[in-house]
Amino acid sequence: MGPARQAIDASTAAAADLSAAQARVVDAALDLFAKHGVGGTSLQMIARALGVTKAAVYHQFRTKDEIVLAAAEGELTRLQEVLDRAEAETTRAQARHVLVSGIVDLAVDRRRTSSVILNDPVIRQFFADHDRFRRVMGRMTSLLGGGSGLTGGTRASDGRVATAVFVAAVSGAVMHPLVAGLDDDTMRAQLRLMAHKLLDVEG
Amino acid sequence: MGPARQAIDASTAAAADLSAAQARVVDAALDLFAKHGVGGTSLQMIARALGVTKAAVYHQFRTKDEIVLAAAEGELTRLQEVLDRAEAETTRAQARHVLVSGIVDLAVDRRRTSSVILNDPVIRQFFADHDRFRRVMGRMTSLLGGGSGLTGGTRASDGRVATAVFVAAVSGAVMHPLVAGLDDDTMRAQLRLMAHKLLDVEG
DNA sequence: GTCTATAGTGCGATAGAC
DNA sequence: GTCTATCGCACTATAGAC
Repeated sequence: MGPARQAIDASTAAAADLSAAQARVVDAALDLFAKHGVGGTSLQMIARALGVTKAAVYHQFRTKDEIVLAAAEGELTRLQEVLDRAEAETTRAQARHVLVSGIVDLAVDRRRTSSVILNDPVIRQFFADHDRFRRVMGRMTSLLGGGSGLTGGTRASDGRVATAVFVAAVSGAVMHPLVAGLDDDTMRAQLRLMAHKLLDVEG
Repeated sequence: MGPARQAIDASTAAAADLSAAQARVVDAALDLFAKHGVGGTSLQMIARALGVTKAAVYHQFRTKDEIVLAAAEGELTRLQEVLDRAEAETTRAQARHVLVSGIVDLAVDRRRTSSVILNDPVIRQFFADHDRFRRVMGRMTSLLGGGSGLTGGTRASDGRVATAVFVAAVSGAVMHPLVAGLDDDTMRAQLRLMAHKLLDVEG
């Protein structure tokens, strides 16, 4: 295994308390989820991508659902870490800046996985019943929502809409075929500009 | 079959030259695609949703891929119709207004299908090789992109980024769990406001 | 930690009767 | 246009050897 692969494994493992072998499985699964969707990815495909048999994969996770769960939780943990850093800031403006640029960086770094994971209907269903996911979204909403400038209104739903639009725009845009050829730096700059226009925040 | 179901069938049939029976299949398939993804939806699930057997579905479409194709083309046709209306306007500003509000209306009307279809990896792969899809995206980009105000820059990539962000934001936000409870009128208003901020267009 | 082998199930797709 | 019945295959998951 090369150093690049080790780095990915370490990041994936750290994000969800996984062994190196488990992280390798999740890593391969994420790539396949992005290409074929969660429902269109089989355990056999994951095993083949790793060059092992299905039984070897089953030794790391008891079911396919557990792999999906681990993959989703890893991405969720990355989001949580960004939120932790943002909430540690002293002013609300600084917190927003850290949150927005952190999310943009996350989406660009993990173009091929983060966005697809967040948009897959299977994962959405997964998250809908998970308190941890709702808590993360709640923290994002309360940081991005209040006085975000998106709506100019005062209803409680405004913040949720602003957050939903921002998350959808960032996670959807990085994967869009129209911008598939753009380099990471350009992508980051454009998304920060977008966030600024959308939220009146310096991303 | 009730009148509401007939109306949906008529809309689906008109969008892609389908018989009423074929439209019913596509209609059921779209619902299931939204819930389980394209890869996670089987012919048996579609047949069960319609209350018939697999063989009856196979009488309408020769393969599962043809159902996916028909579903995708239906949504693409709806986009094309909006573009046709927009390009018929006399001024560029009016054309943009018609395009933006048309897309917002489309996304809200078909919350449960349009957005998922556009974001499913299987459909993306499908579209990547389809000239018709690229042409539609090209027309959108040339209307939304030039001097859109998103970037303020002059590079050729700017328009594509603006278009990608706008499409991703609209199609992603309508399905987002954070705004699942919002009524259609509020959703439309918020998305128009978002488009205005993002593109400097009166949506 | 990985393998072979195998179970049970559901899949896409086809043939032919009504 | 719908049915029953079926083929061949890929799937999830398990058992047990190395």
